[in-house]
Amino acid sequence: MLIRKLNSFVSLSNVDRKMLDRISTETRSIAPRMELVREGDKPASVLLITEGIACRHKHRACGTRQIIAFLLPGDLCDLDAALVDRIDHTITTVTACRVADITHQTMADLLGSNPAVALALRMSTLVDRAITHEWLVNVSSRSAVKRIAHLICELFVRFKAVGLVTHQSYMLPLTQTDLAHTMGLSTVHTNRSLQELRRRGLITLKGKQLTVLDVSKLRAIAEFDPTYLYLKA
Amino acid sequence: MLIRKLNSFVSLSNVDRKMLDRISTETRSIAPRMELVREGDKPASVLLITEGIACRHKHRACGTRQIIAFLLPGDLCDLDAALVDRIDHTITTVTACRVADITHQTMADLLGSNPAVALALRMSTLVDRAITHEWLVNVSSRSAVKRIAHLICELFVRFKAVGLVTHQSYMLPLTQTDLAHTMGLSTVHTNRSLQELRRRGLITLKGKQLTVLDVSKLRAIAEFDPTYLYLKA
DNA sequence: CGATCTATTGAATTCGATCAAGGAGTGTGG
DNA sequence: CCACACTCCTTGATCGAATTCAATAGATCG
Repeated sequence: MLIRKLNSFVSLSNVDRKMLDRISTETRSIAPRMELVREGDKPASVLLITEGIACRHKHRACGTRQIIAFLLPGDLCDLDAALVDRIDHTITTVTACRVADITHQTMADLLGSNPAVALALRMSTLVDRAITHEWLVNVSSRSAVKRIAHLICELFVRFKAVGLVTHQSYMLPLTQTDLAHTMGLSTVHTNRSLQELRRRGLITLKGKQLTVLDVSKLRAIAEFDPTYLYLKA
Repeated sequence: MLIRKLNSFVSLSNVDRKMLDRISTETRSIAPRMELVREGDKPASVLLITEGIACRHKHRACGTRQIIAFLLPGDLCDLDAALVDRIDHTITTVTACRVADITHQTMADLLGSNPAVALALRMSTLVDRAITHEWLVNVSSRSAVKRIAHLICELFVRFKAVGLVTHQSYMLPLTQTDLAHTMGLSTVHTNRSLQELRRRGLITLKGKQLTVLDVSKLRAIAEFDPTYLYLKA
C-alpha cells in the first residue's frame, strides 16, 4: 500500500521498492479502539498502517474528542515526530489494524540513502497537510450535509488510490458517533444528514458498506475537487 | 525574527545566524490586501515574512474565503513548496508587509549545509501543523466566544515570541470580517462575541490594539494550553 | 438472554446566520 | 472646508440550522 501510494508521487526504482518492502514486512496486529499513541507521549517510532483504519484525534477539556485525520493503509503517522519530545495528539485504531513500527534510525537511514523515497515521503506529508487544510475549510464553513458529502468524497478517492474501492463502494467502518466527532456535529444531526444524503439518492450505507450512487452530484454538493490529494487516480 | 524564532527551537551557532541573516536581508515591501501567492500558481520561491501580517486562505465555490493560517514576522510560507507544481491556497497580506524571497536552491543549500538550521526549520513546520490541528479543534467544536478567545490567546503567545507584545497588548490588524473568515462565523456574530469578551472584562480592543486584561481567565475560557506552540516564551 | 453499543425519531431550545439599517471613521475631490 | 463615497463597526429583528433531551428500536456480543 505504501509503495503504491508513494509511487503515485514519484516513480520508484526496484531498489526503492525493496527498501520500502523491508521496513513494512514486520507488522503487529492491534485490536479495534486501541490507542496507538497517546497525547503527551514521547515519540517512540514512526508507525505505518498496513491494514485497517486509525484516526488522529485531540481531547477537549469537556471530555469529548475531535478527530483531525484518518489514517488508511499505506499512511504513515508522524514522519518527523522524532524532532519533538511530546506528541500533541492521540492515535486510536478504528478497526483492527496491522501496523509496522519503523525506528527513527531506520527512517533517517532511509531518507538519507534513498532520495526518491525521501522525496515521495515529503510529498506525502504535504498531501496530509493539504487534507487538513481542506478539513478546516470543510468544518468551518460548510453545512452538515456538505461536510459529510465532502468526507465521503475524500475517502472515496483515498481508498481508491490503495485499491479498496470496488463498484463505487467502500467499507466505512466508522460509527455515526465517530463521524460526528470528525465533522464537529452532534450524533443526532449526523444521523439526519446521512439520511438526507440517502433520501437524495446520492449514497447508500448498509452495514458499514458505503456506495456512492452519483459521484458527480455528490462532488457538486460537497464542492469537492480531488486535486489536493495529488493522486493520479 | 526568524532567527529569534528558530533559536527557541534549537541553539543556533554564529555561523547559523549569519546564514539566516544573509537570506533575510533582501526584502521587498508589499501593500496591504495584496496576493503574494495565488491558488493554482507554480511555487516560485519560499517567502519569509519579516514585517507585517499575512494570511493563508482558500476560496469557497460560493465566493467566500476561509482563512486557514496567519503568517507573522519570522514565519516562512511553504518550506517544501518546491515539491509540488501547484499551490493549493492563496496567501494575502493583511497589513503592509516586508518579505524576503528565498529561492528553492538557496533553501536547499541551507538545509543541506546547515543541520541545526534544517532541524529548526523542520520543527517550525511541525509547529505550523500543530497550530492547524488546534484550529481544526477550535473551529469544529468550540462556541463562538471560545473560538475567538482561543485565537486571541494563540496570537498573544506567537506575537510575544517575536517581541511584539508590550504590557499584555499587541496589534491585531484584522478587521472583524477577517476574524469572521478565520473563525467560520458571520461578521455580525463575530462582533457580538467580541463584545461579550469585552463585557466580561477579558480584553479591550481599541483601534487595532488588543489588550488582554485577564490572561488566565481568557485561557480558561478558550481551553488554551500553549504547549503546542513549542515556545519557551 | 440480558447487557451494551449503535441507529433512529420526536420535541423543545439555542446558537448563530441572515436581513436590514444606522453610525463612526477615513479619504478624496470639488 | 464640506459633500460624498467607502469601509468598518454596531444594533435590532427574524429565521433557520444544529443541539440537547428523551425515548425507542436494532445490533452485537459475551
